Amino acid sequence: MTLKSESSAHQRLLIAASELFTRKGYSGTTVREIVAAAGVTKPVLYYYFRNKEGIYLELMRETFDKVDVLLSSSFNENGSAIQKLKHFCDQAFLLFLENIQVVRMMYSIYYGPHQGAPFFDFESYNLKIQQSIRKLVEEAVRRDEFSIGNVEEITWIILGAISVAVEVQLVHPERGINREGLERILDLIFQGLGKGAQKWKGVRR
Amino acid sequence: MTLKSESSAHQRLLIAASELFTRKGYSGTTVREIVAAAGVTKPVLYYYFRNKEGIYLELMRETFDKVDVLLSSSFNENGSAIQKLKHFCDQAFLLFLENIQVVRMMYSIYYGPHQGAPFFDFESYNLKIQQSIRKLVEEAVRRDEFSIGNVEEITWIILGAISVAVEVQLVHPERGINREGLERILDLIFQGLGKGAQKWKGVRR
DNA sequence: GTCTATAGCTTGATAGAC
DNA sequence: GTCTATCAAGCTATAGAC
Repeated sequence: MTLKSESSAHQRLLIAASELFTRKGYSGTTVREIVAAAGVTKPVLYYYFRNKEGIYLELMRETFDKVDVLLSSSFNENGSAIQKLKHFCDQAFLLFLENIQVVRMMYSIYYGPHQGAPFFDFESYNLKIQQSIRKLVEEAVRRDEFSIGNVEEITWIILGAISVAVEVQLVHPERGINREGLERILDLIFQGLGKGAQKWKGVRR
Repeated sequence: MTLKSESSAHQRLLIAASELFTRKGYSGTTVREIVAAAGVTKPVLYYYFRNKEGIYLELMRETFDKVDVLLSSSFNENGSAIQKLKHFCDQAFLLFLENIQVVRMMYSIYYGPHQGAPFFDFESYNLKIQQSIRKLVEEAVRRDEFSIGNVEEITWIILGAISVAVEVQLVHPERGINREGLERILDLIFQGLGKGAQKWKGVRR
C-alpha cells in the first residue's frame, strides 16, 4: 500500500472539512477552502460526495454512529444503579472529549440557527442519552439509592452537570472540567440525593 | 412623534437582522435579506451601521447590556442566601426567556464555530453570571445553609440546572422547562445540599 | 436620509479533456 | 479519478442622484 492510498483524497477531504466546518461553521466554510486544505481540486469533492451538504452529512453520521455503540455497550455493567450512572456519564463525557470538534459543530446547529445546513437528526441522539440516564435513575429510585426527588428532576440535574462540563470544555479546553471534575460533581449530587451517607466512599473527611 | 419615527428604518433593520441572524446564522444571512425584510434599500443599512458586522455587534450589545442591569439590580435583595440564589437564577432565566432569539445566536457563536462573525465578548457576561452565583453560594456556605459540598462544585451544579433549562427551551420552546420547573429542580438541589442531608464530618468549606 | 445602479469579487457547481 | 477552465448566481460595498 502506498502512502497515498492510505491517506486517500476521500479521507483527506473528510479531515479537512471537519477542521474547517468546526472552525468556521457550515455556511462560513467554502468548498474552495475544503479542497485547498485537502490538496485536491473541486471536482474531486463533487465526485466522492454529492456536494457540500454530502460531505457535512457524512461527517455527522460518522461521529454520531459512535453514540449508538456507547449506548449498546453501556448496559452490560453491574453494580449499584448509581455506579452504573457514574460509569455511563463518564463514558458519555469521554466520547464527547474524543469528538469535541464535531460536538462544537452540533452545538452550533442544534441549539443555534441552522445556517442553511442540511437536516441531521441530532435530536434523536440527544434523546437516547437522556432516556438512558432516566432509566438508570428509575432503577436507582426503585432500589432506594435515592431518598429524595423524583425521576424527572434528578435526570435534569445529572444532565445539567454533564452540560456544564461539556460547555466549559468547549470554551476553555485547557482549564475545563475534566473527567475527575465531573465525577466529583456527580458524587456531590448523588450524596445529596442519597440516604446512607456511610455507604459513600471517595469523600475525604 | 409619528409612527414612522417610532418604527424607523434604523429600528426595522435591527428587528429584521435579529430575526434573520437567529434563524440562519451570521454567515448564513445576507445583507440583501436584511434590507428586504426591513423594507429599505442597502445603502440605508450601510448608513446607520457601518456594515454587516456593525449591525450584528449593535444587536449583541443591546441585548447583553441587560445582563449588567440584572446584575446590579439583583444584589439588593434580602432573605437567606438560598432565597437570593433562587431569585437570581429565576431573574437570569427570565432574562433568557425574553431574549431567547439572541441567546440562540450567542450559543451558536460562543460554543460553536465563529462563522466569521466579529468578536463579541460573550465570555465576560458568562463569567459575571457565574461569579454572581459563586458569591451567593459562598454566602450560603458561610451562613451554614449548605452542609455538604464545596463552593466550586455547588456553583457548577446550579449553573448546570440553568444550562439544561435553557437548552431544553432552545430546542423545545413549547414543552421546555419553565420558570416553575427550574425552581423545582433548584429546590431539589438545595434540599440535597442543605441541613436535611446527611452530614459528612467536616466536609464543608 | 434615502434611492438606483453597478462595480468587483466569491460562491457552489459542472463540462469535457485525459 | 483527477485535472483545467468556466459558468451563472450570489455576495458586500459604494458612487452619485435627489
